[in-house]
Amino acid sequence: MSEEFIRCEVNCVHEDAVREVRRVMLGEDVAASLAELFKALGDPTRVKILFALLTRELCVCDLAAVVGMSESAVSHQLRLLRAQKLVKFRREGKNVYYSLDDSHIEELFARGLEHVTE
Amino acid sequence: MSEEFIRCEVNCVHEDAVREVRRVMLGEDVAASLAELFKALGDPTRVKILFALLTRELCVCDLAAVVGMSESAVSHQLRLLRAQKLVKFRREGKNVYYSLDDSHIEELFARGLEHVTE
DNA sequence: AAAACATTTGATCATTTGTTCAGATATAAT
DNA sequence: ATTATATCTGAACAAATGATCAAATGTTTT
Repeated sequence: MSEEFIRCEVNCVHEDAVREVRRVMLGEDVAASLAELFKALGDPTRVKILFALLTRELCVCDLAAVVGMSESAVSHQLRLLRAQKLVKFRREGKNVYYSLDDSHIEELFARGLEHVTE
Repeated sequence: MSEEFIRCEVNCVHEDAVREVRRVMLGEDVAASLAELFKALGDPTRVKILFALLTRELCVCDLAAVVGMSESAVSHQLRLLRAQKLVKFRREGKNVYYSLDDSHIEELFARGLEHVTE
């Protein structure tokens, strides 16, 4: 064992602390998923899209106008947000309406804004 | 005005909806800051570092052992987290101890995990 | 069926990101 | 002072990202 403590010979690493933290550490997969989620929130365009959808359902064309970006660009971002199950959509005639698919976004934004504006 | 509605001639964009959403939309700078924050949380290594610090203060060497990455790599990431005011540090002898500098991280992780594990 | 419109998609390309490596700093111990 | 240890830094490079453009879908209208 202690394969991982080679680096700092014997007393650089506080073995007890490391062991304790390791015990409660997130699994590799969970950490990856969590990072994926935050990464999806980590772009100004997507932040604006999600924030807009916080107010109301909107079609791609509206979203493009709101965030000031091409429909193509918005569509690409929406695909990513869909993959992360952050938004859902419904088709109505020629338009596709997007809305939030996650009840936590408002809370996440609120906490994020608290941090940013202090 | 209506500079921005050229694209969809007259009735693709729901002008009223767009106007309403535009009114409450985040400023360019706030959206950027918020995105920066989430981007900082959007990497597995950084997620693990922050999660570890949720348990207790740790030195760089410990963190490296916990997340299974070189001290250099961890140090680079810590710099980024420092820039976002997510962690703070204190020097004690040869070691530098890092701890969380944001009370919202726990909440952000909790909400994030709820989304991921459902 | 053809034309018009909203949305999606794939390819491309410049930019950003995250790790590694080698070397610099800073503090402590001899 | 010299050596050892912990941390930081800059350069380099592969990989991921995000916008743009052209073209493909899918839907409605005529």
